Amino acid sequence: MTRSVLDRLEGDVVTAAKALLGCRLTTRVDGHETTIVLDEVEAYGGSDDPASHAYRGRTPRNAAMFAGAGTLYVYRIYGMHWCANIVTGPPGTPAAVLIRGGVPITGIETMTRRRGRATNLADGPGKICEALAITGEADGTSVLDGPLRLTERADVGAFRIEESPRIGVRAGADRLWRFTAPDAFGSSLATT
DNA sequence: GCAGGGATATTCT
DNA sequence: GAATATCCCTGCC
Repeated sequence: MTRSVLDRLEGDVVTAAKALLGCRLTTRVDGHETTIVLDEVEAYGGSDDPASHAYRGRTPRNAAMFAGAGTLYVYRIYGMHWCANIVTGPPGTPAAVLIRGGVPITGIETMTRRRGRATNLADGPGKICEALAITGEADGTSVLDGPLRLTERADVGAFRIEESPRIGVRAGADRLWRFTAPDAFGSSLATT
């Protein structure tokens, strides 16, 4: 038995965010399976992180962030797009990793149809949700046995991780909590 | 190739 | 009323 995916999420959110790079995210909706390999994520904390939705405490929207490691947090942004996060840490201590980018590996035709285009299928948080058919219905479900599954990639080796400021964030911009794996999963699998 | 703008839920002032 | 963890199309260099 290999290390549980859940083990990656139980520590601090920055460690968890880095550990999620290279993992696979899979949905199966209407009989269509779609999978991406994560290559861009961002960490968000709780009451100590002014950029986090949980900074000012619990609201109806961010309730899933308090539900403990392995919970999926999906919210609507700018009134039109969905963003998916994977909650880390123990229940009651809000923290989550925003899924910002991935490389499509299965179900590419399905993603192309859902996205209405053949390029840039999953290189942004809103795009991922559209490509994988993730909506608010999945908010609060488990990434272990819910509609969206998080699994490790068996053949992933060592790869470089770059750190940079989080995108679109003003408060807390000094934290380099955006993590990318620019050269690990690209070329042969990425569509250009 | 880059700048600007529109759509508009949720939260905060 | 304003800001935001976004995306895509348009128009001009």
